[in-house]
Amino acid sequence: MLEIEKRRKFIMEAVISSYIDTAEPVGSGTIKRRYKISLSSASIRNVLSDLEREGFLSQPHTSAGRIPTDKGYRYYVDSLTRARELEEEEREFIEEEYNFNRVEMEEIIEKTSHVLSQITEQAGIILFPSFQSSRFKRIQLVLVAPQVLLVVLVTGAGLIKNKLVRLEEDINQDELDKMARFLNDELKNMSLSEVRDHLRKKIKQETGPFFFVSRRAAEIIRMAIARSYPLRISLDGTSYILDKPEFQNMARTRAIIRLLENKEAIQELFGRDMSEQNMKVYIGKENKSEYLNDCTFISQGYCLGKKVVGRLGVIGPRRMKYARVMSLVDYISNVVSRNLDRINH
Amino acid sequence: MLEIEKRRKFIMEAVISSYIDTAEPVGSGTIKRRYKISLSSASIRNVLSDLEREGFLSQPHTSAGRIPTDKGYRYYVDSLTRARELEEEEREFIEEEYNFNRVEMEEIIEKTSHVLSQITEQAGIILFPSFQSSRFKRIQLVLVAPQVLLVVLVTGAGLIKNKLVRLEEDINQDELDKMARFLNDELKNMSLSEVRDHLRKKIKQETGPFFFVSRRAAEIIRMAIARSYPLRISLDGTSYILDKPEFQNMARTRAIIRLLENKEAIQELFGRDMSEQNMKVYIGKENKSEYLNDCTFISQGYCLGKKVVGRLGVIGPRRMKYARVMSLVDYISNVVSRNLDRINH
DNA sequence: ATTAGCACTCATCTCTTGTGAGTGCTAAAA
DNA sequence: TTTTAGCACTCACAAGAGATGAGTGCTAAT
Repeated sequence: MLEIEKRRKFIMEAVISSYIDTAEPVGSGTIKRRYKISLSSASIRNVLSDLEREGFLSQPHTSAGRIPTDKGYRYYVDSLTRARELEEEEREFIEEEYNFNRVEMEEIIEKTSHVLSQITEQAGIILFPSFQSSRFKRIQLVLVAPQVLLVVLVTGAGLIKNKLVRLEEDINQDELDKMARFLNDELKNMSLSEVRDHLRKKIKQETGPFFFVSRRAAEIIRMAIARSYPLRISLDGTSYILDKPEFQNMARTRAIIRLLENKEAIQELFGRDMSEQNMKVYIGKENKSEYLNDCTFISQGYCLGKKVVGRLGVIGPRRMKYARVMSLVDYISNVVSRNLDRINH
Repeated sequence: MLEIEKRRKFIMEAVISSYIDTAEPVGSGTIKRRYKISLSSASIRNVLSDLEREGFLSQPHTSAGRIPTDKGYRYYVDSLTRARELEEEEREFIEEEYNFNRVEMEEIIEKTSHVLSQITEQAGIILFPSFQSSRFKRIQLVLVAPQVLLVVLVTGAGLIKNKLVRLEEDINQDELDKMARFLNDELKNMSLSEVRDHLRKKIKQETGPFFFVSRRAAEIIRMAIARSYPLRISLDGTSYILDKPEFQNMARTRAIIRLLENKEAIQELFGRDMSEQNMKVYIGKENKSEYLNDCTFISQGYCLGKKVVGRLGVIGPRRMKYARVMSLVDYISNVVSRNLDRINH
């Protein structure tokens, strides 16, 4: 009873790992040969047939071997013991890649999609940090040209965002200083999304002595926040997709590549919720886009300070080395978090 | 004598335009049929045979029709009268796309690669502006956090670039103001590349009273300029490449897509020289990368003020509607220039 | 100078056939 | 009762054989 359960598991894993290696359907003979199992191929066939009936495996056609279904991969992934250690080389490669003079957040992010794709040989994706939930700390308003204002925003995690705002009318630095004082006082410790809501109300209500100043200020900062973070994504290694034998079919592959050119679609894949840091693994039809029905998408959040500010991940064929790729995604997300912290001390 | 020259030209153009339409080798019969020429197919064959001998056409195999060679396309492109007017719709589409609230240069640039690819149905590429040849106008140094300095650089074309610099040691705003005054005086009207050279020297020579201040300042501004413009490129519509019948061969196509993932390689394609605004058309082997041997790359400079600051273009199969695409690239580069000017008044 | 005519080439399509890896089922062996 | 040997069957895929047809170059007649 326990014996038979063990056998099922062994055979299931044999099919998956063989298929991951070769991309060829796996038959009873192959299993016997490659995994020197002490069972006849006929017995293996019985088990395979059971596994197929239960939906873990399927046959491309009657006289072919078995390949794993989404459910099969899901079972495999869920039963993985997470603890796969990275190779020394892998860790070194990653650390080495980040070992440059990092001063800009942008550089770290762009480097990351490259590293993800290089080391996993799949498409690597990272969403730029979103700061909607960061806390407002301080604002500085600098007039850099007659009607051009530079808004410097310092947030809780120590991150600094700056943004040019073009004004309709002249304004002088004194007025700006007043505005800045007002805003620093008013908005202290709000999250940026709260700031936005707050300012929306203020713009309508304000009637006090600061009316004019605060109204202008509110408008300015709203412009700065609102357009400060257009959806930005870094993507690399799309071409790896074309290497895999399962993507020799142009039509489908084209659809995947087209999907990856669409930022909104990519964001959709990651899901709206940025608060979770957990690794997510979407296999085949579990994905949020039907174009990825033949792909697996693995993602994880990365942090700035203690806040999850974005997600990163890889897209590849369902047939991938899950243990390895999952460990890599996890490791890299930690490296990114660490490096982001470093530039914001 | 003149008659025969005319015939050659007619047939040459017939082959090209037919091949551009269908992607199929063009035979004497097809030409007679589609272009209702008052010549027998045998006579057409004679001309075709001449054109092949002279290197304008080639045959995929003995019993096939002719396809244009690079030299053939080159002849065709050179003999194009540039004046192809855009359709009303095309113009409208483009203008409409740029009709959003443009405040950031980034948005305009990213929009452009999208527009290029959408309307030409090919890969659209644009290099972000390079400001090495812009004139230094004014610098502003703002301390935004204990060791974090914001350098705001205003250049001649009215363009403003800002950059965070992290310092090793504390410094106060008074010192920064001194530095800024010094630099504004010292660097007035230099081009940014001159600024860089100048500062390199200064850092070694300076012994005057400003020694300490200017040295620090020079280092800071060099950091700001040097890393201010990492090679940045916007690319869209790579997936269009996969549509074309000539790119059904995975291996080659993959190489092209991989090339397009490499920023340095793309810059190489455009060439180092950013000063020319002229349209450049590279056909097949004329390209600077062998991966583009089967592609045509059309590019043109765009301006900020009167300076050419970057280039944009499209990559597609050699078989493309040259007159149309060339006009579009030209038109879009003007639209970009105009829009960039607008945000810098 | 042009063209009809003809023999020739060669990619591409269709059809056939053979091969082999795989299956499920059954009956014998353990 | 479980396992396995044996066997008939399936079906993708490869190789080979024609047939087709769009194209050619050359030659001799117009």
